[in-house]
Amino acid sequence: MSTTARREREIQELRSKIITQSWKIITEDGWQALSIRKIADAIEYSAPVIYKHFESKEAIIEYFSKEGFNILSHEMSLIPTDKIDSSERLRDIAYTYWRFASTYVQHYRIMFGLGIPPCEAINSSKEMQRTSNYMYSAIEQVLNDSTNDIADKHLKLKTFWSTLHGFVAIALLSDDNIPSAPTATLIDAVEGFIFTLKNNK
Amino acid sequence: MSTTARREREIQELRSKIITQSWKIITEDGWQALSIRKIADAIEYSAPVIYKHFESKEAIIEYFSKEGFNILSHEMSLIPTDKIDSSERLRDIAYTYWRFASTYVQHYRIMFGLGIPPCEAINSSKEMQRTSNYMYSAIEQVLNDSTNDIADKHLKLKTFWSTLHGFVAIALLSDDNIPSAPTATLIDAVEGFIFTLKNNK
DNA sequence: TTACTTTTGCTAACAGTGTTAACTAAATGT
DNA sequence: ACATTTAGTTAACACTGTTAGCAAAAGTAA
Repeated sequence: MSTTARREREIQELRSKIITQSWKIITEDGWQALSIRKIADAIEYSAPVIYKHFESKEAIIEYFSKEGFNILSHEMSLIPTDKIDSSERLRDIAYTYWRFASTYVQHYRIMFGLGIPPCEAINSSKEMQRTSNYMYSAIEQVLNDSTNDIADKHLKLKTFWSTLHGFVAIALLSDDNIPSAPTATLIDAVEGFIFTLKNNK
Repeated sequence: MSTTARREREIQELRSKIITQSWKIITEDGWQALSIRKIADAIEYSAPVIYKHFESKEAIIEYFSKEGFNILSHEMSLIPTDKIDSSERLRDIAYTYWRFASTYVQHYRIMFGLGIPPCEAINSSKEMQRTSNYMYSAIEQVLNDSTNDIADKHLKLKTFWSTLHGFVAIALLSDDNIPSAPTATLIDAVEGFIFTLKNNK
């Protein structure tokens, strides 16, 4: 009876061992160095056992992509929803986004396919959706608090996200080590976005 | 005497055969399908001959990256420098950028490492520099024509580029087929950039 | 305890990858 | 005609993701 429970525990332990060792390889030598055989070496098993826990190598990459979106949406969830005015909150979201990217560079690359073949599935995953929702509702709130009621919220979300991603992607193009504090250019762009969101058509 | 000239011509012909066949593979089956042996098959030679023309597989990828920047800067060079006012020109550059990305999706991915390990060398290549210069001088012109003289031009360039790239990168995340006409959100962002460039500090 | 069944994890293999060393055959130079 | 350079080949190395087949261990039933 309890042997099956122990077995289940062992399976989970091996799974998390695969995850931690995979991540170790990625952070130490880059995602290109990640191979099934290297993972197998690290967990002290032969290569095929990995396929009992992950369908393919891409599934392991996808795991980290989802993990990244979970971390990002979690960090966004920590931003207080009340007390401060709505545009202040949107600002916080933008800087949280940047800070996340600078802290979890490797995750960010995987999430947005920067130098990596992106996992197809992630685009409509619930993990990404959650992150998207935080940004959407913050934009919605700013619009509600302003006199602007004709702006297409989804288009505004896309603009917001594109702007943030652009700064991160360009920064990551030349260096893995980007400053955790939002750069002057990013602040400028964010302020511009908020301004037109509140005042423009 | 003329045999060496003929030889030289044959070498160049084989080189361009490698390039065209490589590109055929990339456009037909994606860059992941590109392999030395497949190129060798297509040019009807054995694999090692390719190394007489390109140092490595990455060098072939890099060739297309440079080609992309050459095309982009060429398209930018076609935008008239006079007759229209300076902000109109900057607008044109932005839309030319977008149009290039939508027309040469495969090139763009290679140039900016979208889903592809980017070639290290490209970052400071003269091909990229030329493109950068077109954008820089257009920004400079707008600033000269305005009352704004304290703006850091290099930071403004980075903001401009980051914004454009953000829209392209997000669009390419979900689909290879992006509209050649600039989207409403891009136009909005470009107008916002030009506005703050002319008026803001 | 014995006999049977399931699970676990292994080795070996397939079909590829980039790249290089060694060799042959053809073209060129003297 | 002979020596030398060059062109292009095959074979190999050290990898890659993934799968089939097998042996040993563990769990179950009589």
